[in-house]
Order: sequence, then C-alpha cells, then structure tokens
Amino acid sequence: MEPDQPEDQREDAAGSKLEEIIATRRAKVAELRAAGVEPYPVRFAPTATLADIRARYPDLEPQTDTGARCTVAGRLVQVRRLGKLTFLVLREDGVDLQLFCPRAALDEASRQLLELLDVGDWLGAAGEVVATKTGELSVKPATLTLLSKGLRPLPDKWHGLSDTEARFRQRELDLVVNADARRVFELRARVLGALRAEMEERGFVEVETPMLHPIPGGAAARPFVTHHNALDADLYLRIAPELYLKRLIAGGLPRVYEINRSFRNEGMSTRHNPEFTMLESYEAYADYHDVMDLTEALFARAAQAALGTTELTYQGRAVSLAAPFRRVPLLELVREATGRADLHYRMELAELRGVCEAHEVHWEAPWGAGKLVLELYEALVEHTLWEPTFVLDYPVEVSPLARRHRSEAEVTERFELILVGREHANAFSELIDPDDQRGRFEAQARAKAAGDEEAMVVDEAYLRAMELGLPPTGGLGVGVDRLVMLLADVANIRDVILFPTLRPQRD
RNA sequence: GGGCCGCUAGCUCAACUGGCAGAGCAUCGGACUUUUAAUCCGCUGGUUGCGGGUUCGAGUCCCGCGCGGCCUACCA
Repeated sequence: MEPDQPEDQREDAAGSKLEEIIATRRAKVAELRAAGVEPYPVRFAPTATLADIRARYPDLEPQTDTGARCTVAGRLVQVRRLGKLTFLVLREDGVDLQLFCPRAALDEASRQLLELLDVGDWLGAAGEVVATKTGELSVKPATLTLLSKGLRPLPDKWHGLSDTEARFRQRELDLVVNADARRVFELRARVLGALRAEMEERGFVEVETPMLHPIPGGAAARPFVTHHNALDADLYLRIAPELYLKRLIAGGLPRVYEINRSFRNEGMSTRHNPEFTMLESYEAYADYHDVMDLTEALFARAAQAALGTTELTYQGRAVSLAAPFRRVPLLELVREATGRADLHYRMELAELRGVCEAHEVHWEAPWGAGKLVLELYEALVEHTLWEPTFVLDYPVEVSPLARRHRSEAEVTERFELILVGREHANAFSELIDPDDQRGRFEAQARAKAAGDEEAMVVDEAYLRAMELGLPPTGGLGVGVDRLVMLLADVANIRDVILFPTLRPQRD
C-alpha cells in the first residue's frame, strides 16, 4: 500500500454505504427543521385507515374523481417519481394504498416535503379518493405530512428480508416487508382469542399466578434461577402454573385457566423455545374424560378461528381436527409397536430392558417398569401418530401429579394429545389425596437426590392446600405455540414467536 | 452436546481448479404528468463474520473462534 494516502483510504473505509445513507437522511431531518417542519410530530388524526378506503371503494372505474376527501397515514414503502408526477405507496397494518401526487395538486410545503421523502418514512396525506388512468385506487393529496423520518433503509423491496437470523433478531423489519410474518402473528392472535372465548363460554375464569416461584414445580424440567435482592432469596421462573392453579381450586374457584408464559432451562430446537406459552385449566368435579371433550372443543374452535375449518394441511399432509379424536391406552400402542402383546408394567425389569435393547432404546438402571415402557412409547410410537390421538394412562412412576387410575394400579388417569407426531396437550384426573401426593413428592425428591435434575421437590405449600381439601379435578395443559405452528403450517417454533430466544450478540 | 450447511455492498445474490471482488435493487446526481419491482442516463458504495496459517498471490485451501440454519441428542 502506498504511504501517500493511508488517511484517505481509512476514511473511505469507515464511511460505508449504510453510514452514508443514514447521514443523508439525517441531513434531510436538519433541512426539514430549518424549513420549520418537525420531522417527529406529536400527533396525527387520520379519518380513515387504508383498509377502510379499500373497503369503501372496491371497484372504481379508471379515472374517477370521487370528490370524497379523507386523511390517511402509513409507512412509505415505494416511491416512483416521474418528473412533475409522483406515485407513493403507503402501507398500514399490512394494507397498501397508492398516493397519486401530481405536483400541481400539492401545496407549497408538501412539494418541498416530497423532495425529502424516503422509503421507510411514516407519512400522512389529506386529499381526494380517486382512481388513476389504470384504475388504481389512490388518494390524491393536497397536503402531505411527515409523521416520522426513517433513518435506516428498508430491505430490498422485491426480495424482502430472507436472512433468518435477521428476521428473528429484527422482527420489526420482517413484519414491515414480509406479509407471511404478519399472517402468522395475526393467526396467532385469533387462536388466542378463540381459546379464551371457548374457556369463558364454559364458565372458566382467567387468572394470573406467579411467574417467580420460591421452588420450581408442576412439571419435570430444569428451571431458570434468579435472585431477588431485597428478599435476598433465589427465585425460579415458573416451569408450569399447575400447582398454583390447583390451589385456587382448593380455594373454591371451580373453573380457572391461565394463558401465559412458562420457562424451561433446557435444550432448544425447532419445537422448543426456552419461554413458551401454555394454556392450563382446572375444573372441579371433572375427570380426564371430561377434559378430553374440552380439549377437542378447544382445538376445533382454534382451527375454526384460524382457518375457518377443522380440516387442515400440515407440511403437505392432511390432518383433521374434527372430534372425536382417537383414544388409546399407551400400553396398547407399545404392545403394537413391539409386537409383544404380553408386555405389562408387572413384567420383570430384565425382560423389559431386553425389549428396549431389541428396539435399540436406551435404558438406565434406576428406571422402573413405567419409565421403561414410556421410553419405548416415546422412541417407537409418538412420532408416528399423525392424526389427533389421545394417548391414555401413563405410568404412575412418571406422573407424580396425576391420580391413580380408578381400576389399574400401575397407571394414572392421564392423557397426552399427540398430533403430527408431537405432543400438543397433557392432562389428567388430578391427584387429590394429600397423603398419596406426599409420597409421590418424596419419590421425586429421592430421584432428585440420585441425580435426576428434572425431578420435583416437595412443595409444602401445595400439600397444605391439598390437606385443606381439593375436590375431584380435571386439569389440562396445552402448548399454545405448537398449536399455532400446526394451524399456521410452519415447522419452526421461532416462526410463531415474535422475538424467539437467540444467543445474545457480542460486540 | 454431536454432524452437516451457511455467513461477500443497506437488501437479494454471483465470483470455475487459488489469479484485478461483481450484478440487480436501494442510495446519490440528471431526464420524465398515469406509474405498479416505472423507465432511461451517470456515479458511488467492500475489514468477503473474526483471528491465525499456507502461498508470489486467499472470498476460495488449512486451523481456531463467533453467529445462524437443518438434522440429531436432550426435553412431560
């Protein structure tokens, strides 16, 4: 490199295109202020949304002047300058509308503003609704009002933003330019609304229980730990709202539900985000058969709200959410999958381990029959269940909060709803016998002491509530993110969460 | 945690076996009163994710690291 001009070279390198663009736009901000225009005004009063205008004038003849005046607003997403005539395109809430701007129609201040406009700015326009020569519905403004000057460029108008990392980290950009991103989150909102509507109609009351828990409970999972300074106490982000909700049942609230976040400090995947949304509900006097009926209704209601039908396609394959769903005991599925009709929870451990080995299913020494059968089910069966299936009667050993089956000693009255090969809901006839519950907790505590990091600990506050008396109760948990994935037909949970958890960027 | 793949201009992408880092769009300047990704003319824009190494020469090959994606493992 020549020793002559190193300074210049360095300055050129520092002045990248992006910095140049931002500097140019800042200069426009200064120019506007110098001209007495505030580039970041405090308020604007549109008389119609872009969607209103489109709805009101569905098919004007080309070259119509309606005489109707309106004031609209949106983000400027396209600019086409043809000398004394300019076409602008505003976008508001996913709806685009053209502004037809012959220079002569604008007042003087608006003409000046027009020169300083960039794609990405927020803009208001007041004028007449017209259709252009080609029949494009437009507003022909007499005045333009800058609502906010954008300093950064929008992604490519044609190719949009496709870099997945950028889409997750800068979701606002994704939402501006990718219609499909909006579609998913609009669908998600309709699903949430449908779930709440169904619960409300059934007399469930929505409650909010703590997300900061003194001890983690309600699920087998590793928690996030945090610390409260004033209390000088460690707290855990909740892994499930279950125990608090059942305390409300004990307190005499007969039907409660909560839709909110839980947090699990575990692996991430296309189906697992560290924070995720669950619907949990508890209903006094109900058993898990009642809860299956409720679950069917919720899924059908959500599908109707999202898609207008219970017949859908997921990743190219048909699924029907029309009730009733298939109901089949877990043990039966494992017997089919292994070809061992004699398989049972009372089998010798050695023999069950042999079945595992025959199917290349990993097992560990501390596991009892229930855990071994569950492992077989998860390895061999779960991913094969495409149509909605209630898998019934999970082993007691792996279900510390579920009541024992009314007629079979080794299993609980618990089901999971499996769809498209993955779990979508988990529910049971709740365990309401406080002494049985204490024994289950103690078994969990022993497992934890033996190294099982996901095992539960004894929750005395919950046991006290149970000792007060918990009526027969049916409980349900639904993975809302997965339900939205199913209905939106997306394969990655990060596509249904606005701001998915990502590794923080170092700088 | 493991395997594979990716990271090049603001965005979307090229660059053969190692041989001058390019295009389109956007930006900037100019023309244009009916466009629809407007068109036309001209210009500008680079630490090729980061750090080493090999080589006369590295976007390209090697090593390490970072971030992401997919698969897998884990995961009620």
